[in-house]
Amino acid sequence: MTSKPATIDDVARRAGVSIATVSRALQKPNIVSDSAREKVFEAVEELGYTANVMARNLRRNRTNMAVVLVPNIGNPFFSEILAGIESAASARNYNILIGDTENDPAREREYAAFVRGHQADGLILLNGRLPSLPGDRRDGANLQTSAMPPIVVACERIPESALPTVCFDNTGGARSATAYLIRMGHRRIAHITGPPDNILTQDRLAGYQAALGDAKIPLDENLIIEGDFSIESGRAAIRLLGALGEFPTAVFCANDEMAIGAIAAIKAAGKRVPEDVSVIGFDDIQFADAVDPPLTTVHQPRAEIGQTAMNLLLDVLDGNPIAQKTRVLDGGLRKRDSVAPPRA
Amino acid sequence: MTSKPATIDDVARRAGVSIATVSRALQKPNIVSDSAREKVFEAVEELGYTANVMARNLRRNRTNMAVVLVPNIGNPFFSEILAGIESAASARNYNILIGDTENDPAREREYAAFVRGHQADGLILLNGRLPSLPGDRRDGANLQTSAMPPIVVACERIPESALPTVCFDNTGGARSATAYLIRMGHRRIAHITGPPDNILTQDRLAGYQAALGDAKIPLDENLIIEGDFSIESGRAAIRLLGALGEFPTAVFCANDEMAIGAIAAIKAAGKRVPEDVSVIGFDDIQFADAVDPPLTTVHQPRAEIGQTAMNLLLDVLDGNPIAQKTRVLDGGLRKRDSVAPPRA
DNA sequence: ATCAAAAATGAAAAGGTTTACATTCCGCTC
DNA sequence: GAGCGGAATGTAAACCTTTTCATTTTTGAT
Repeated sequence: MTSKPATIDDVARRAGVSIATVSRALQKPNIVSDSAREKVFEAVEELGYTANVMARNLRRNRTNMAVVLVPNIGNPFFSEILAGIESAASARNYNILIGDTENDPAREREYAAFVRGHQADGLILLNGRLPSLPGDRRDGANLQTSAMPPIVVACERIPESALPTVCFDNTGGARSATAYLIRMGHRRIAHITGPPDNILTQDRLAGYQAALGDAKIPLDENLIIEGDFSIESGRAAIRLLGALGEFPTAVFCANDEMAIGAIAAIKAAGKRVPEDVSVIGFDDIQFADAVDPPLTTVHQPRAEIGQTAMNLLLDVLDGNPIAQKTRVLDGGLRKRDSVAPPRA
Repeated sequence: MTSKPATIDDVARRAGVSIATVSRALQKPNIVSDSAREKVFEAVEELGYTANVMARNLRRNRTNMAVVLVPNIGNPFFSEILAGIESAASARNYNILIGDTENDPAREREYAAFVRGHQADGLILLNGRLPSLPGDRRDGANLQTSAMPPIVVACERIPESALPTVCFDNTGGARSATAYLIRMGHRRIAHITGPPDNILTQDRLAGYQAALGDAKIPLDENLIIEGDFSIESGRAAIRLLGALGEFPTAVFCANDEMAIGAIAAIKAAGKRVPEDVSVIGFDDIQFADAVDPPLTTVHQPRAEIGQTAMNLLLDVLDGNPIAQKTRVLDGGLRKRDSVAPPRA
């Protein structure tokens, strides 16, 4: 007994008014007479009418939907950013489509096509890579041109582009984390990095190096180990460090997962955290507080990053003037129990 | 210099064919002559044409999009399920819209309106609560009726409904986890539950009780503590247990987060895991392996759950006959290092 | 060369809204 | 009571596809 859903025509007929009046009664109730409004609402109620959003979008050429490209939903780091985006979007009557790209360019293109195909009004990039839109002519320099939809970049910055960006002060965070270790008396401080081509990796590494420079500690290349942001790579890095000979007295990891892996490996090697080696992470994910010992880490205001990004995008979409194209937020060091002075 | 995007008319004009031919060339390239196809593709390329999906959807009355309602994206447990859903959807040319409801019925309704308003073809529920669709007439019994869109429930089951469901054998999993503790020699086994109105909580509690019954161990109500699936509630439960007097020798937690919290609290109380008290979790989230000690837990085939659910939904949407409306998957116990025999 | 069948194409309708523009209605003022 | 202005309403176009149905072209057999 599945009947076709009611259309605006049905409502108009039932209410004894024109479809224009129905549309107006629903969109801007105040510009319609009381009696008409009442009749329309009644008919809507009786028929269980819901406007066909596809038709509306087609006519309005706006979807109230934004795509968010996230490299990996499974990464707890992104969830809170997404939540922030969500709340800002919801507050301004927008919906978000989360595209989990798994760093697969094909996936990215697929989702980007959403905005190209008018299924979404704008794009928020959490991955720092600009998807190449199909059928899009771009010659390096002029990105946000003709066919390009409104785009906002969050979390990462895309060095060559002029896109609106909100990001965390990664270099500053890394610098103060490393400086903290130095203040505690450490000199042999290892750094486990993310993937080398990642801009976050580069910024955090730069911060680490800057702090060492500030303290006139010579850089020891052997203490910089490449990871990939995974727990396992944190483990592996520590094992590698162990195999190389002397352990450092402290390790600064480019994210919390690697720090957690590192702690596990340090314990497995029979040493204690923080008595034998201090560990510091980056991001302050949910589990940072739950590991043993609770992880000292650089806190990122993730919800705020998400909100700021979404509001930026909405401002662009609404044609509001945007004050500053790039906003840099910063957080602070969350001191817990994974850092201590080195042993005498 | 932002010009309007090219439409199918532009392509048709440029290619010197009718819009019908353009449409066909793009949809079903093989029913069009080679020459026409070539001309069309060329024109598309030159104009950078992308079909307006809103218009297409309106005409086809299908969006190739499904909404997934998840109670909390931040919960790492759901990420893998989402990934499974995503991969199955992607394989069959569908996209998913992830609706983070935060257990807020208003949010749920908002997202459900998507399918009501024809912005999505179907709905996957990860939260086990049926959103009330606006303007929807339902009288308890007959849920999936007239206006109801295709819905599939994953992870949880909704007892009163006849909706297609794929879920994990929660009772069985809890039972075998508890039985394992009993086999190890434990008799005083505490259980930290989830929120009492949650169906998962109920099923897992039932499994716990069944295992005790199997072993003829009398149920001790004092050993059943209510949690809410959060790390903190796991901590609190252990503190409560401690305050109550005797510690159990083992704790079965209704999820991994609470188990992680429990381990932290047990350590904080000066006892060791597993030597003094064994802990077992549920879900096998990513971090289960990274905590100290690595957590023994009930593994759920999350990706598979997601895939199965999505394929079920797609079968319904395609009108394929579906063999069995409800599928129960099961996993196994992941034995790590948080369980040991009780001390003599 | 003729014809039938098959293949390719085009014209036009349909899909459900919003909205520009035209019209009607109502209450005023003079 | 004519004229006017503003509010309320209706008509019809526009949004851009896909797809039905009719028409034309091609193919292949005779």
